[in-house]
Amino acid sequence: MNESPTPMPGRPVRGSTTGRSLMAALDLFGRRWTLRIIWELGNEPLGFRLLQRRCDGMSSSVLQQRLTELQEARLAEVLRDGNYTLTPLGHDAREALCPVIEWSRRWAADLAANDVA
Amino acid sequence: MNESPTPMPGRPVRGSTTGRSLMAALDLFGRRWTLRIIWELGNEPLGFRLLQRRCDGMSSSVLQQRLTELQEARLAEVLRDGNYTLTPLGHDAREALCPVIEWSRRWAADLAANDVA
DNA sequence: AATGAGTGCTTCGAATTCCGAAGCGCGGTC
DNA sequence: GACCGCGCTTCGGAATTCGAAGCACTCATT
Repeated sequence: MNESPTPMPGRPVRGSTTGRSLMAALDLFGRRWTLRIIWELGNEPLGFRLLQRRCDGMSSSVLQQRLTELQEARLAEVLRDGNYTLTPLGHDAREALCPVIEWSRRWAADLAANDVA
Repeated sequence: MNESPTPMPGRPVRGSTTGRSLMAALDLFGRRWTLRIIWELGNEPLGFRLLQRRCDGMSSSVLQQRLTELQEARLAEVLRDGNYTLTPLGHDAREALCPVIEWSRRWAADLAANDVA
């Protein structure tokens, strides 16, 4: 029942009264599972339960919350067949995430090289 | 007391037993304030309290937690003068975040154009 | 029509995470 | 000494997340 509002540019955001779009984005993406959901939905449209499985069985209540947020933020939408998918804006967001993916590879490589554990 | 382990490639991560580097990155970045801290530290090295102010006065306990995680993940380190800064790897991560920043601008523009509220 | 399986989604108590005010010990500086 | 700001910790309460259970619905199959 207690849901903090969906972060949106132009309105105050958790941790920032300015509502700058960057801060709104960082708040939105900084919620657990949000990045993962965008990533999984970017691969293909998915139904609720299948999406949940792709996200390693994340809790359905939070998934529902995140999907609502993503729809409000115009990143996701429901297809006529009932599946969830990314809007064009959502796909842009996912592509903006690609450098992060590439970085994570370098990250793994660096840690493997410099670490002992 | 109860701290979930710092996400690292190669070890099991919250919500994924594979330890794939991407999932580790998504878990790390999907924690509140983490993205923001990387962003603020990328601008310039900062001391603890100043960094806290830059992050809209986020709670010191969580800031301490995040800084520890970022250090363990080799994204951040402490300078000899005591300030926090990003490692080269951390700077790479921040640059990987730049497209997200650009995207957030398009996001704001799109919402302003298509929305009424 | 009945059964069963799968779906999207909700509920709710418990576990985890986050918050924030307060305070500690420390090094400077007046 | 008496400040002051620093990095950092503590801890009780608030907010978020979890996950098992269940509801209403659709679609086959029988």
